[in-house]
Amino acid sequence: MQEQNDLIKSRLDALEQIKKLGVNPYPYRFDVTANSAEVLNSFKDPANENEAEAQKQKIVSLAGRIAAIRRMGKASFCHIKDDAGKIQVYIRQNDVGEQMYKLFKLLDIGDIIGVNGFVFRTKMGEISIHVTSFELLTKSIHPLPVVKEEVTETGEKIVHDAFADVELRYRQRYVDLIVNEPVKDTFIKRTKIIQLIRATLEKNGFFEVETPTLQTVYGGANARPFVTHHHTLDIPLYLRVSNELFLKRLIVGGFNRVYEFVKDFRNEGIDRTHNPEFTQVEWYQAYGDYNDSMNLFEEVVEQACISVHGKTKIDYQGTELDFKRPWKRLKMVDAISERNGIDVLNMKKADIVKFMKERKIEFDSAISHSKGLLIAALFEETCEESLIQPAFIIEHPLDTTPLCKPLREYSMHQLEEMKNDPEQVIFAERFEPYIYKWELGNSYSELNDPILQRKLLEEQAERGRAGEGDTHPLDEDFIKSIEVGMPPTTGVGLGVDRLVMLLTNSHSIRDVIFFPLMKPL
RNA sequence: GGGCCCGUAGCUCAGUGGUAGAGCAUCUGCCUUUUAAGCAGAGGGUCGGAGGUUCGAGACCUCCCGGGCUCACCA
Repeated sequence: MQEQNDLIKSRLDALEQIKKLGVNPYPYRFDVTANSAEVLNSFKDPANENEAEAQKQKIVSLAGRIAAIRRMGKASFCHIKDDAGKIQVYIRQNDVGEQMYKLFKLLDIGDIIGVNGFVFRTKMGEISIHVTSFELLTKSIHPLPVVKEEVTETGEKIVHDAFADVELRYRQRYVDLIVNEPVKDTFIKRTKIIQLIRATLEKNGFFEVETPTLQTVYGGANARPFVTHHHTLDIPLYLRVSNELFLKRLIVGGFNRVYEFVKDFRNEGIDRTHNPEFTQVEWYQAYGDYNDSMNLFEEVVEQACISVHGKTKIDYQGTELDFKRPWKRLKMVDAISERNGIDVLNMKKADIVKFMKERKIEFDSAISHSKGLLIAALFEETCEESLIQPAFIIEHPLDTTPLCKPLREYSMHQLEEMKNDPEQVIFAERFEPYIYKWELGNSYSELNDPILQRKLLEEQAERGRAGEGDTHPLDEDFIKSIEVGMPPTTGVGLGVDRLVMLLTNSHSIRDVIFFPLMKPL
């Protein structure tokens, strides 16, 4: 049962009195003819006497939640909030009648009302609605935080007693959205960004598809899955960690350009850039390579930025970021060279290990068998922090992924030789876009050699997750689809939440997910 | 999971071992162009929870719960 403090009691008491007045506190509908923004914009010149007279003849109907009440005996001002903003309304007993004014006195902050009236300007100059009649549309019985807003003479807004407890804001997002205006704006931008990505992909001929969330075998990313169980079939099921392997099956099936926005689920740590469920968009393009993906990635992100900011330069947490195309493209080994002054290609595996140990660069000893993985670890530890402006890191060691093609410049013969030499590193046609130190995505010239694909996935399955003990399962059906034949293909994954964080200047991923995971109380 | 910090009224916050406070909100009264409306009065607390130290704990100690930052894992 709900807490029975005096605030709730007085609201429940008001609810009873409203019912006694013969008023249904939860009626069915209300005809809305305008929103607050339209009303405010409709009054062109408040100082113009003729316009003021004309406005009096026009009745508008507007509905919203009471955000503030200032009562002065037999007349009152309220601010009501609707989908478009906030507007002041003026209610007088003379206009609405004694009975309705009695009802008005029983209203609280948080109640939803519909008002009819004409637009006017108060002595203090605020465009408001002079109410001629109103209806209670929903009685609220739970008190809202009372946030007060002061507008200084210079037009600056000062918010007093803002609802700031982050835990309560995330747990009760509906309250957060009601009382903290910038929150709603962030989520509107989130939707705009997603719409823009979709529009850009559609413009480029991509086709939106849906693939399974519940999977009998998980794959496509190196991550711990959430496990669930199907009762009737009595089998374990996994929540997807990626949709990559299914989208490739669709390329095999003859869809040349597909994309999907998905929730991926990864059973890993939670911090300000990680939520257990997060949104990715992945797209796959037959007959293209990772250069095509890079170009489209830039376009998608630049256009998303312009769609919410109207420009490519933005501020993120005090740092200026410029999303203007083209972005810098930097080979991983060159990035390492720039930061560390070493040429890893001309170093023995043992020298790289020595270098990392000397610099106290930590790495999992399980990777020391692979020069490629050592290079990737060295990159992550020494270069990521310097990647502030949008940039593509390209040409990762092939060992970092089982799903990517080696560079096209290697001859078949060269590849065979290099594979057998632990001092050689094969590089892959892969890129990762970095912005503000974060990986924002991942892309390959997709591996479509079924023999090599099987070999690499089998190796990964054998290795399992280093230190975790659980093995990475082999998706036989996926390999079968590659055996059927996948055309040359490139694919991209883009982390939507992080892009939204950057474009909305949000400090935490929890600020861009309506209902982030919270421990139960 | 480790380290550091936080949790006091519906909300925002004071309170450095000695009678639990303020502003807003709420309730009562007054107030027909106010705007962080105003004036007069009133009520509201298991100080996150459980133990402990002490004559005495909101404060000190231990454990637990929730959150923030950070490291690890990861995107």
